[in-house]
Amino acid sequence: MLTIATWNVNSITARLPRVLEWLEENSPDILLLQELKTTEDKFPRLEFSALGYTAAVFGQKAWNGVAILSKHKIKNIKTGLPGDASDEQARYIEATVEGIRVASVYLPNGNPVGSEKFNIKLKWMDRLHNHIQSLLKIEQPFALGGDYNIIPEDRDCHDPQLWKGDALFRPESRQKFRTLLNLGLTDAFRVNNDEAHQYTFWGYQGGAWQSNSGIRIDHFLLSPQAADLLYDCFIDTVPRGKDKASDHTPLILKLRKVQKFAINAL
DNA sequence: ATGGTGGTTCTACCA
Repeated sequence: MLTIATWNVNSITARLPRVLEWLEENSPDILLLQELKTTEDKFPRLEFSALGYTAAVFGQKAWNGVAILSKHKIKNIKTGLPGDASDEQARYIEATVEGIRVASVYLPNGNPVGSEKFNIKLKWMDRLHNHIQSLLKIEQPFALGGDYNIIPEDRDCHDPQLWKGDALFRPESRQKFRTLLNLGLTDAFRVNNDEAHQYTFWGYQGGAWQSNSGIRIDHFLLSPQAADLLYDCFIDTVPRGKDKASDHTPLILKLRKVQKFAINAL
């Protein structure tokens, strides 16, 4: 079994003790991180290597930042989403581990709706769509995990009326997310879980965690070849209840191992 | 209730 987790940590500097204790308790093969809010040279590599993890990091001062932590060798690292040379935001990193192409994705938030930020979100989704189209041509297993800043359906939030004007919930955003899935990707969490109100994010404001007013915006999207390896995908809500918690909690994916003869194809 | 909370950085911006 290969365990891959994704977690928007809202500053790896502020969250380091929480992330280290979670790795010690859960020991995933791979952890995809978003919102590092720091540069590559300030990323705490030593602390992670003490637990057996190496890191591929795409950082940025103060905002964004994504990384791939792995117990296994990280190969063929690519940073940045293709399609816009002027985009300097650190929101995408991709690599191969144990025969699986994995990516850590931090999709733009897009609020407020009607601003340039909303257009940037939609354009970023178009670029992700194009990139996934090219990834699919390889016909190999890939798992793209991260904070997509998309609430896919009404059942993925506490109160649709409260979210209807938000960039995470707008029809334009959700339509583009569905269009991604319609390329042939699988929302891993929904394969074995049809329940409403399954959340990965609860804001810091207004006691959202205490009243379970959350949203499901962190996702694993799987290629057909990866979906065939799916064993389980579930949310670990424990970290959100701790002191000094991130506003997101980890989403965990378990895949059966890729057969050895197929491993070098990527 | 046009607030609320938290992170980065230092004055607003972002989520």
